[in-house]
Amino acid sequence: MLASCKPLPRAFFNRDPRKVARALLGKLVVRKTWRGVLAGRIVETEAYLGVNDAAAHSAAGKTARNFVLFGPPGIAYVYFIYGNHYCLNVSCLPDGTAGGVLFRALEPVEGIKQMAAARGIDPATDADLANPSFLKKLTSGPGRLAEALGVTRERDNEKRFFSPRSDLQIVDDGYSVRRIAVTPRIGIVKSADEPLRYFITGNAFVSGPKV
DNA sequence: ATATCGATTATCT
DNA sequence: GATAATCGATATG
Repeated sequence: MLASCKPLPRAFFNRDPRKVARALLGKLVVRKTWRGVLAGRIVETEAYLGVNDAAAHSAAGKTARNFVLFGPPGIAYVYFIYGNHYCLNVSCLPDGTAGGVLFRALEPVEGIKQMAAARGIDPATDADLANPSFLKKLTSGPGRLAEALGVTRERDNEKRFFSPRSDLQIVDDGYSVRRIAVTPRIGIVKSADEPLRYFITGNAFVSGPKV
């Protein structure tokens, strides 16, 4: 059923990152592998604006690393950080205008066993696969969700989220979000007081402060 | 529950 | 040569 969901159209991403970050909550990130489908519901995002946002990678202009942010909307921007982790973003706004949204946390929906294996944390028993504290370690945090989905810069940077043939998609399964909270972004020093972090109120898989 | 710290490397100054 | 949109382990209240 997930496999039959159509990805969100490119136009969905062709607007202000704040709008996209908010609208993405409740949607699914879908990864198709030769073993099966991995999917997680987006429960936490952060908006990164263009050249006017000191915390954004695009702040100092286009480089070999961040060029995707300056390109057309709906494209995966993956970067490597702290020598250890990948982080997954989607580009926003039309070609020539920088902007993006960072995926900060997902709620595991499908392919949980495979995601646990990718994270290197094997369940002790099958009961663990439904245990909230076990599930939270899978995709609660930007580095974690990238690892769970097997996302790397080498494989996934520049991938088209909106293409029906892409193995990395964002789809709408009709889930409706009740309430959204907005707070400052996490893990940055510049522009650290701008309220650009969005999450689903009360969701257990949100990373960081839940107020 | 909150705080601090080390890991480890692509990228930019 | 310094930095970084993080994580996991360890220490302390």
